[in-house]
Amino acid sequence: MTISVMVVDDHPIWRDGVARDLGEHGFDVRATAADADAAIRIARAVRPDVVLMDLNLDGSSGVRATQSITGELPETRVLVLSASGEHDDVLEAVKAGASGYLVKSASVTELVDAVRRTAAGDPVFTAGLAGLVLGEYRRMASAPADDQAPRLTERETDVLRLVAKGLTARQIADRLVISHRTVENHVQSTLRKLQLHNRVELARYAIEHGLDDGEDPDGG
Amino acid sequence: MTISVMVVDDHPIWRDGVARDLGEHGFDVRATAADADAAIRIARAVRPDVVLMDLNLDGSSGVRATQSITGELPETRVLVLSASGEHDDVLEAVKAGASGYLVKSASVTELVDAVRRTAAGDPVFTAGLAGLVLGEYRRMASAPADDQAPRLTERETDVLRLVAKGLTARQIADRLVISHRTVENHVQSTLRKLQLHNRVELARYAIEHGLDDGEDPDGG
DNA sequence: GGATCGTTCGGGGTTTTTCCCGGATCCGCC
DNA sequence: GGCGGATCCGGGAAAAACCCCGAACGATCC
Repeated sequence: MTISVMVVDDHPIWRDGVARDLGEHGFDVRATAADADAAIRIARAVRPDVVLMDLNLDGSSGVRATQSITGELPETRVLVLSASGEHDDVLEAVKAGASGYLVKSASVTELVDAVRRTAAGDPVFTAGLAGLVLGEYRRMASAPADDQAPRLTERETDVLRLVAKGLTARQIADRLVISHRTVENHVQSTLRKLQLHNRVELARYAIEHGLDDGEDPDGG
Repeated sequence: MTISVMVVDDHPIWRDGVARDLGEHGFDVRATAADADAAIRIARAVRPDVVLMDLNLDGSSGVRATQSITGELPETRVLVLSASGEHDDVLEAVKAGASGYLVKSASVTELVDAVRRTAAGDPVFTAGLAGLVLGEYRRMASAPADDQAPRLTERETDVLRLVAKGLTARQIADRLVISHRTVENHVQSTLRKLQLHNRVELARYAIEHGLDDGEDPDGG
């Protein structure tokens, strides 16, 4: 019995090339799609055994499409293709229900083999990724739920923003029209809440959490 | 007269698909290569009219290969293919002597047309890129050379990296096995060179210039 | 050999930050 | 009315950061 496949990729050359390769190796390429919405719609109608999903469709909507398809069609397995090395997206795809992962640098032989194994329900992962997924799982299991940010008051946030820009307590006091001792108190309580130790760590925290304005320290 | 083409890409599926597409459209695909060294060597022997060069070979060696080939073989034109949006690499490729640029999301028709025009000596640039190159040229012409980062010594860079992680002078001194006064001196000279005023600004500078290790301030 | 530069160490000073307090007002909530 | 939280102001003290200075050593270049 032939395996039905759907190819999703926004690069026409790649898409058609893969479709032809698979066709020549005995697969039934029922459909192709160039974007996430088309992929979801067509998959719903065609119900292929395997969806070959490119991860970097415009945006990272490949993940979204994977989620929709695996959610709606439990019989359909999604084999994710990626330009390799994009760890975050790949992990997202796995969470979204992808049955396997293959780098785009794979050969035709590897591709054909991977599609066969995916159709058979065999999870396909390149060497590096298995360890990556395991590591991520371990990380999640060990760190239960501490990632919720402590709540800063409005004033503390004001001060933090300015600290992250490199202003001293006196400069911040001038801007906010308060005493520099008050600024220092806000800094102190913020340090306690965030369990940090100095202004540099505060600045890093602000930058990583999008609290900074992204301006250059110098006059520009 | 047929146009001879060489295809350089580290993805076998893509490479062979493109080769086949071009072959079916009347081009003479003389050779393919998967990495920069092979590309240079084979191009030297084959002397194709057009080289289809993938920009993201391992590393950014696509630029290097482009430079070698255009330098050695003035008759051979290099048409660069890229996953799109990688402005820096594309500009590098243009500087390296590429005759044109095409995004990988192009259709087969566009590819065929682009190769024909490249062989005819007609520069091929997608809409966005022409403006990009012009803008870059204008920027270089107007701003002679003031945007170059001041040079920090190796030790200053070491200290900067650790400052950006939120360590105090004493902590840095312990790590580098020097006196904390020496650390403070390095901080001072770095502040002067970069025209900054305190450690928070140093941290921002380090982060924006990729000098930090991207670790969380807290224990994690 | 002399000049320059990077790296190291330190003196001596001011400013800022870090940390612990107490006290005040305002505002919402039980 | 009381209670807690947010905001504000301050004292005091230790640590750290900031700023300028000289000095020594080794390496490199002319």
